[in-house]
Formats: sequence, C-alpha cells, structure tokens
Amino acid sequence: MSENVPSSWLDSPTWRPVARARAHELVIEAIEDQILSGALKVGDPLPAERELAARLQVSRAGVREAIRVLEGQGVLRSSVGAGAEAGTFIASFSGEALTRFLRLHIALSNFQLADVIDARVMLERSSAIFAAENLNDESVAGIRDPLNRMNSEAISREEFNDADTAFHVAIAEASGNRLVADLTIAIRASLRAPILEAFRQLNDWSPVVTMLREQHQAIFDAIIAGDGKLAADLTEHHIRAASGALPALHSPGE
Amino acid sequence: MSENVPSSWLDSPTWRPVARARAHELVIEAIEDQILSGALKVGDPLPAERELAARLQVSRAGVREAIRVLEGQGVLRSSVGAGAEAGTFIASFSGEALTRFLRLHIALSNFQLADVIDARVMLERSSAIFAAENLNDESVAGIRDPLNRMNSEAISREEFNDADTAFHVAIAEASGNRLVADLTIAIRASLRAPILEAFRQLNDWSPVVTMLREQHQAIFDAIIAGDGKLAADLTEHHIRAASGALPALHSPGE
DNA sequence: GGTCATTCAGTGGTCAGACCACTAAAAGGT
DNA sequence: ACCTTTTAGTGGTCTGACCACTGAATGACC
Repeated sequence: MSENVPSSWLDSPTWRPVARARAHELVIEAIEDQILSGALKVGDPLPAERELAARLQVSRAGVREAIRVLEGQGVLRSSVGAGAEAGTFIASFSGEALTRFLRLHIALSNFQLADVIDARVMLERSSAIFAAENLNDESVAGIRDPLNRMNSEAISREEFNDADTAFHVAIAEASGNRLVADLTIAIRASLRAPILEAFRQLNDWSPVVTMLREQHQAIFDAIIAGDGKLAADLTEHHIRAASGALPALHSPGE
Repeated sequence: MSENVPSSWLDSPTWRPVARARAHELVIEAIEDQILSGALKVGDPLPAERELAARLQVSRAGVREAIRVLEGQGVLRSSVGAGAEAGTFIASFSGEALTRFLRLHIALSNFQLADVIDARVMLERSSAIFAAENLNDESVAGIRDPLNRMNSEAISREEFNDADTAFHVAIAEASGNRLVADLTIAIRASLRAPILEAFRQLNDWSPVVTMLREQHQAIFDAIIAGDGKLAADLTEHHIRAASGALPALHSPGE
C-alpha cells in the first residue's frame, strides 16, 4: 500500500500529531467555558454528575475526575444529599489551592526558598504601603489583635508562629488587594511547617522572639503613623532578619 | 437512653464534628507526605495506580482522582505504556496550574481586575529593578527579541499581544526570581483572552500600539542603563497607561 | 389543616471489573 | 545477531452496583 503514496505527501509539514484529548480534560474545558462566558457564577449549581456525563457523552468517572481537578483549584465544591444544597457548585473561594501549590513546589525545589523570601518581601512591602494609606478602625484592630497575642508571656512557639502569620496577613488584608492578600497567606501557609520546625530547633528562642516582637511593634507604629515607606522598609528588614534568625529554615535536612 | 447522659457531657466543647475523609484526599495526603519528607523528588516514579490502590487500601478510582488533582497542580504527570517511561511521575513543573487558577478566579470575580493590575504593577516593578541589577548578554537578548518583534510593521494584534507578553516575561525572568517570573507569566496568561478581545474592539489601534512601543523602548533603555528605579517607574506607568487605553478590558460584557 | 413518622428519589462517594490503547521487554524464529 | 511476534504491565475509559446522605413527598393520625 505504501507504494501508492507519494513520499512528499507523507513528509508534508501539514501533518501533525493529533493530540488525544483525555475525557476529563474535555470536561474541565466545558466547565471552564461556562465560567469564562459568564454563564456560571459563584454559588451556581452544575448539573448532576450523571446528567453532565450524559450531556458531554463521557463516563461519570471522567466527570468526577474533572470535578476533582477544579475542586483542587478552589473553583468547585460538592455536597452529598438531596434538595437544593446537594450537588456540585461553583465555590466562593478557597486559598488552599494556592497554599498547596506553593507548599509542594517549594518542597520539590521548583521554587528556591530565597526566591520565595524575596517574593514575600515584595508582596509585604507593597501591603505595608497600601495598609498605611488605607487605614480604618477595623483594619487597625485586625493588625493589633495578633500583635497583642504575640506579646503574651504564656505563648507557645506554635501559637506565636500562627499569631505572627495572622499579623502579616492582617496587614496584607488591610492593603485592600485580595490577590496580594491571598498570595501572602498562601506563601506564609506553605512555609508554616518549615518555619515551625526551625523554631523548634532553636535551643533558646527568647532572643529571637524579643527581636520579632520589637520589629512587629515598629512596623505597626509606622503603619499607624501613615508612613508607608518606613513601614515597607521595616517590613523588609524584619522578614530578612527573621529568616536569618532561623538557620534551620535554610538547611532542613540536606 | 437520653436520661442517662448528663447534659453537661453532651455540651462539652471536646465534642467536635468528625470530618469524613474522602478517599482521594487520603491519597493526596499520602503523596504529599512523601514529597514533603523528601522521599519523592522531581522525576521520581510513583507506584502504579493498581499498586498504590492496594497499598493505600482504596479503590483505583480514588487513586486516579488524587492523581488528577495533583496533575492539575502541576505536581504529577502520567504516561501510558510499558517500561521505564510508563506510569506516573513527579513533574518537573508547569505554570498552567497557576494560569488556570487565576483565569478562573478572575472570571468568577473572586479577584477584581484592579487588584490583578495592582499585583502586576508590584511584581513587574520588582522585576525591572532586579533585571537592571542583574543584566547579562543572554537576558538582554531575551528582552530585545520580543521588543524587535513588536516593532515589526506587519504584526497582527494577536502577535503583538504575545510579543508584548514575552517582553514582560523576559524582564521577569531576567530578575532571577523563579516564583516572581512564574506569577508574572500566570497573571499575563490569565488575562490573554480579555486583553486580546479589548484589542479587537479598538477601531484604530495604531495610536495605542505607538504608545506601547515607545514605552517598551524606554523601559528597555532604562534597564540597559542599569537604572532600576527608573525602569520600575516606567513599567508602572506603562502598565497603567496600557490598561487605561483598553476600555473594553474593564467592562467586557456587563 | 397541621404535625409527625416513614418512604422515596436524587445527590455525590466508593468500589470492582471489564476492556482499550500504548509501549517496552521478552520470546521465538531465521 | 537480527527481526518479528507475543507478552506483560502501564494508564485511560467505561459500566454497573452499592453505599451514605438528605430534603422532599407521602401517608397516618389527631
């Protein structure tokens, strides 16, 4: 049969591999199209799995796999049961997707810790500037509360770490930029375990915590005074000093 | 039977709802633990799906759903076949997860466009500063190439947009921070379709493209001159001017 | 008509098994 | 040793059965 086919036809650059689309990717695409076109909004239900499988002419397993992916991206959520609350819905939001993404890729050395810290510096400098410009009573209280918690004498290392995170997150949220806040939260959350472990490996953490407390207070004072530039500089200095005070953060188990 | 139970016992705060763990989430957690502990690195194979299902005592479907989620996060990749290249592996990296994440959440109005643009300003200011500080022949060529492509007279709107993106991405990559570069790429990619559509809705795009070309050239010149502060300011001005020149970007179909 | 208990129907969650496409490795023939 | 065929193991897909959940519907009683 090959003698009937001119070789120039076979060698023509119009022949390209045909990507074989996986069933679940087709379903993801279909759902994504509905979202991008505006047909699906936060809170809207999707058709039932069996219904969607019939409509898209794939198996229910393929639909489920697609839904899992989009659940993993914080886009969908599913509930068992009957009635209006049962089924799969467009989710309101969850930052867990970003957090897991960063956590895994940091662990896989796809992002270097130094790059993550630099990115953090950049994000939080910006947050500090905007927070200082956009202060209101609510955001001040939101920042002051974790600051006070960190100053409690009876605080454990874990509680301190979480209050420390809450302090930084409150500043990011005070900046008014949701994306920046979520990136800040995700980066901090992705580093929670390594930071905590580095804290644990400090024999005496009191000089470190004293330093952190002073630096947090100075940042807070600068933000309250509306001095965004100073707050940004103090924030950068603080992040780098904190990072430097935790040697185990940089060489966990190599 | 209820008369035998002290009500203070039932009301005790130690009673909490027991979260019912979904099979695929258990599998994700097991894989994640292997990654976080360092047992799995980029390029490593996972056990076969059937094997993993047996080991974790869940069904193969549960394993597949977990793998899909992690594929969606750019963490895993799978190949059909036999031999050393068959099976599921830790992936080297793909930015598609971030891009899709942003694209969907922007479409769902979970992130406001203004916040995304501000985040972009912040990222690209930082990139411009670091690029200006860390110049080498390769990064200069990487930035100059898309710049030259944009200045071609025969360029289509789509090609211009993609070269524009490549220009910004090259600067982010020249900054040397992988996470910042990937965030920049993801944000730009997530906005590709809306930007392109806004471009299409311009009756006469030549004044806009002239402006963009001039601004790109000025940014390039500032980076080459090693003036990071100027490059950052020009970048911010450029991003905001470009955004302002595309009215349809801000009211797509409301 | 209102209330309560039971049943039903539809939802997602899970599993097992069958079969397919792919692909390197193994086996068999020359 | 080389080539062809077969094999074995991989992920991809589908089907069907069953489970847990949960509001809605139905039926019984007052």
